[in-house]
Amino acid sequence: MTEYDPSSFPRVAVTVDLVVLTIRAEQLSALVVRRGEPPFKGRWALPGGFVRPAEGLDEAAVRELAEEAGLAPGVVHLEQLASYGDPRRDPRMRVVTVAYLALASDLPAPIAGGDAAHAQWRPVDALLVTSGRLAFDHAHILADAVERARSKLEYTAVATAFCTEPFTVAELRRVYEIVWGADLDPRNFHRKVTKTAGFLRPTGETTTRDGGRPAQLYQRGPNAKLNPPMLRG
Amino acid sequence: MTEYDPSSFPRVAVTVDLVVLTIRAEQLSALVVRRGEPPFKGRWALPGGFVRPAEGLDEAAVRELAEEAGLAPGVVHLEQLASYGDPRRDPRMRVVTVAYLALASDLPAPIAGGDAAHAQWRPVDALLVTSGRLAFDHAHILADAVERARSKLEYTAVATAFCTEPFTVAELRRVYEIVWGADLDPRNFHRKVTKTAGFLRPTGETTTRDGGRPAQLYQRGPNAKLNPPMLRG
DNA sequence: CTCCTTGTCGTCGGTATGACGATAAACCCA
DNA sequence: TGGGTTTATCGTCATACCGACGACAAGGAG
Repeated sequence: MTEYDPSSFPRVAVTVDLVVLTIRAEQLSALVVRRGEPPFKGRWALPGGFVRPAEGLDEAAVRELAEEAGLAPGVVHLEQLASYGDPRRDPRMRVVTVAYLALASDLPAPIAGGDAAHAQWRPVDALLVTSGRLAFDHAHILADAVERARSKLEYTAVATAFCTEPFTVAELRRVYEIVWGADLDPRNFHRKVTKTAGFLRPTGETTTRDGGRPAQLYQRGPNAKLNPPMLRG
Repeated sequence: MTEYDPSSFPRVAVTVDLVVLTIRAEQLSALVVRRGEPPFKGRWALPGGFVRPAEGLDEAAVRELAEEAGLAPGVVHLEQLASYGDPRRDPRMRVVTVAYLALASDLPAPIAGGDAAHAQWRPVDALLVTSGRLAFDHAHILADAVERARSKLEYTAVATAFCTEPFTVAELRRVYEIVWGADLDPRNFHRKVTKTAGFLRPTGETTTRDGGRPAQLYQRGPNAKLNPPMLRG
């Protein structure tokens, strides 16, 4: 292909969209905002916005995360998911969006930024059935994000991003069970996560918040990779 | 964040860039083109180009793959890699690029499209050292692509995309050894790939093209996932 | 004190893997 | 013709990991 001057070429708008996942009420949930303007007025959509002229993509994602979810960087795991650029995905004009996946723990952030009606946590199961139609191609993006999250739990330690520190092994296990939608054996899970070097860092403290025998409390360990991976049933 | 009219917002150019990997002369190599215009005139760059107004991202990648590498879709494995949008990555203006990773077998395509001086296969090792400076942030993109390819060999069967069908187990093993830069035990490798259901489909034919005892010939099997994964030393 | 709940350690069999020996089936060359 | 070389393929064995599951520990509720 020969060279072109970029400024002479048709331009498109570029946005970032966020799939912010957390676990609320024993359900994997995503942050959605209600659209106040057409197109798709009144429908739920993923939070997001235009990338500003002097801003990088990751930078834009971090800014949106703060603006729309009230989440400071560092508290959440944030990674680029994929880009979506079907010519007809926005009826107004050509918009290419770079989707990001964020994993957050529940407690500390009941959504700042906007009013409660504007942004809301909703279970992903409800968002992905056709009746809960999301705006644009956001159902597609959300499905990809959930799939990414599911497989990342297998070979990385990101599951801890869903937990508020300090946490117990049982709480971490619930994360896996909820995201994967399958029960895991508590004893084998305990063996796996405590014997994998660098996954967890014991605090020495214990808690009885779930009843029963006091459980050890842990923080995230230094090892991001899980090798050999955690296996689903 | 409130709503904006996309057409009132500053627009950027969107391109697709391709990292086309193959194995030539026992080395993992990438397709690069020499830039004829500034910026970075005379330097090597990844093939790519602007996304056209009515064209999706995948579509644009397929088109570029045909135009610049002479590779028809279907013969190669093609997947989206990631997007890169640092505001200063192109000195002329704001350009966001969506990078794609393509894996191709060597023999059938000595590059159509352009003249030999324009596009060339170069070993990735040479391209990634600082002396072989690629244009823009293409060294960064290439490094990400190689890393993606390396890990994809672990848990998928894409390694077969580097082979021309039909191929032998030894040829497939060379792919792993070259991409990973490590030697594998021929006997254990043979056991792994032949016992993993759906990885390979025997043709019944044999060949002696590598000397020694005749080897069974195989085609890609129906199973894209590798479970449990192939392990590096 | 007993039951209940949850956490943690141990055992056992099956499976996959790494290291490596042994055999098979072609070629080369004298 | 027959040995030597090369590569392909099968087999063996010890080890690591996993799934299933039993047993015990340590708290609370009644």
